[in-house]
Amino acid sequence: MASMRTPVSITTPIYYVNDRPHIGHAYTTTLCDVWARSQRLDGRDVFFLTGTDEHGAKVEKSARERGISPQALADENSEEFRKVMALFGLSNDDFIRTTEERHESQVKLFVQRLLASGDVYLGEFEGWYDEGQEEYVTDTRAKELDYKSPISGKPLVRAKEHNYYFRLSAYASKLEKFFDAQPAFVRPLGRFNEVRGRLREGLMDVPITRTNFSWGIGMPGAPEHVIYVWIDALFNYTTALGLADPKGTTASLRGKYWPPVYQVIGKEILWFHAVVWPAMLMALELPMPQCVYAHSFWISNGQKMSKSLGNFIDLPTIEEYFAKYGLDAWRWYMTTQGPIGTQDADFSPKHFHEIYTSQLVNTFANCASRTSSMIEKYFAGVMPDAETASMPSSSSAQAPSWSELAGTTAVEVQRRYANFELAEAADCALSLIRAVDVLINETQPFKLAKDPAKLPEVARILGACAEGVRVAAVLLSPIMPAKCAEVLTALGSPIEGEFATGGLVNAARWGRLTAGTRILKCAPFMRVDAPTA
RNA sequence: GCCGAUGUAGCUCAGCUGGUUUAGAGCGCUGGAUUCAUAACCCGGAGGUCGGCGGUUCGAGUCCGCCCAUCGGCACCA
Repeated sequence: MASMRTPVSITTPIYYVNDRPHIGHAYTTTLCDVWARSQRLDGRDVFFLTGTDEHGAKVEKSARERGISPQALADENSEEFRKVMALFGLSNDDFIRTTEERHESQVKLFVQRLLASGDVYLGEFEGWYDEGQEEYVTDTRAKELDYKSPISGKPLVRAKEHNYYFRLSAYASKLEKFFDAQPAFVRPLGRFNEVRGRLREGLMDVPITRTNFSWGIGMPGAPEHVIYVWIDALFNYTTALGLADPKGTTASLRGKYWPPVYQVIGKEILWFHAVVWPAMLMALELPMPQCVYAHSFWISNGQKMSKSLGNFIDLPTIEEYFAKYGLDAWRWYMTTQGPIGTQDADFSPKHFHEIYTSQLVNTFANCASRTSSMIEKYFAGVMPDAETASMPSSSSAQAPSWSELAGTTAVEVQRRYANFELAEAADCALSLIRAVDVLINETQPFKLAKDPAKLPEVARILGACAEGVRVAAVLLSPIMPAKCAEVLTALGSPIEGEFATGGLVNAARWGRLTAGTRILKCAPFMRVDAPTA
C-alpha cells in the first residue's frame, strides 16, 4: 500500500561554509526535518536533502586570511555543519557538498546543456567597479555612494568584463504563466505576491560566471571563467539525485524524488529560488518543484540579529537551551513559534520558557503524568480492560465518540503536516491532550475510584485517557521524536513495525492499546527555573 | 525614491464579503475551587477610545481619503 504512493522529497538550502551555524540554519533544517518525519510516519518514501555550499570569493578570501587552502576551509566548516545536523537530530537522507566530484561534474554537464540550447551565452558586462574590494556595485548603489568606494573612499571605476549570461529574459512570460497557474508555487502568499510584482517589472539576463577569482567550478571550455557560487549552489538539488545523467545509477535510484514537494528557504534567497531557478529548470526541461517556501527571520529580543550587535543566537547559545530544556523542547519552539509567515518572529528566553512551561510541561507532560499515575494507583499500572471507542469524548451534547475524535484529529494533523502547516498540526495534535484533560476534569475518576463499585467506570475513563495520550504522542512524534517515543514506550506501544509504515491515520487508530499492557508512570517534560534575564 | 504589508487587552495574535450581542483567544497577572498530576488541571476577575483625524452609511475594528508608526521587497545577499 505505502509503496504505491508517490515518493516525496524536501530540500533545505545548502549552507555557506563561510558562515558559522546559527539559529537560521537550525530553523530551516528543523522545519524540513519535521515535515520529512511526518511523511515517513505517514508511510511515504521520503528523501530529505541538505548540505553545504563551498565555493566563491568569500571562501577563497577567508582561506587566504587564515593561510589555508579553500578546500581545507571548506572541509573544516562543512564538517561543522554536518555535526550540527547530528546534534539537532536531523534525519536528512543525504548531505551534499558542492566541492564533491559528483556535484561538479554534473554542474558542468548542466551548463554545457544550457550553452548548447543557447540559454547561456558569452556577453559583456560593464559597471562600476570598486578596485579595493574587487567587486562591482550596482548602478543605484554607486549613485548612493557618490561613485566612491565605501571602504577606501577612492573613486569607483568604469570596468568591463566578459561573462557568461543566463537568458533569463527569455523566460519572463513563461514564468508569469507558470505563476498564474500555480498560485501556491511560492508560499506564504505575501512572498508569492512580492515575486509576481517583480516579474511584472521585467527580467534581465543574469551573469553566471566571474573571472576575478578562481575558487569555483570552471566554465566548460573556458576555465578562466568560474561559475558563480549561487548558480553552482542551486544545482545541488538536482545533482544529489543524479539528474544530469538520467541513465546513471544515482538517477535510477533517486530520480523518482524529483521534483521536490517543498524547497524551504529563507526569504533572503527568494529571488533565486522563485525566479532564476525555475527558469533554469524550464531551460533544462525539468519538472518544477511544487512549492518554494520562504520563511522569515528570527529576531533576538526584538532586535535584528547582527554581528555588530553580537546578539546572534549561535550554536553555543542553542546548546544552552538543549542543556536546560532538551532537544525536543527546542524543536517544539522552532516548529510552533517560528517565523514561518511573512513576518519575523522574536526569540526570547522568557517566551521560550513560557511556551515550554504552558504547552509542554503543563499540558502535554502533565496529562501523560496524571493519566499514567492514576493507572498506576488504581490498576497497579496495568492497562484496564474496557471498551472506549464509542464513549463520548466529553459531556457536551454533540461530542463525538473517542474513536471519532481521534480519527478526525489524525486526519486533520496529517493534512496540516502534508501542507507544511506545522504549527497548526502541532496545535491540533495537542488538542487531543486538552480533550483528555477535559474528560478527567468532568468525570473525576480520582473520586470515583474511592468506591470499588465504580472501578469499571474508572477503567473506561482511564483507558480512554491512555489511548488519547498515545494517539497524541504518535501525532506529535515528528516534532518531538525522542519525548514521544518515551511516552509511547511507557504506554507499551512504541512506533515500530506496521505502525511505522501503515500510515499515520492507521498508527493513530483508536484502541491500539491492549488490556493487560504494563503502563509506566511517565513525565516527559520537567519544570525548570525561569530565566533570570 | 518605487512597490507591498502591518498597526485590536501587558505579550502573541483571531476577527470572512460592514449590523449576534456589553470586541474575542492563548500566554502573563489576580481571586477561588480542587488534589489524579510537575504550585499543574478547572472556574471567575481585572485589563482595550480596535494607531490618529476626517468621510461614506440608518449603522464601521470591518469601506474610502489623509496623516503617524513599524516592517518587508527592489536581482549577484546561500
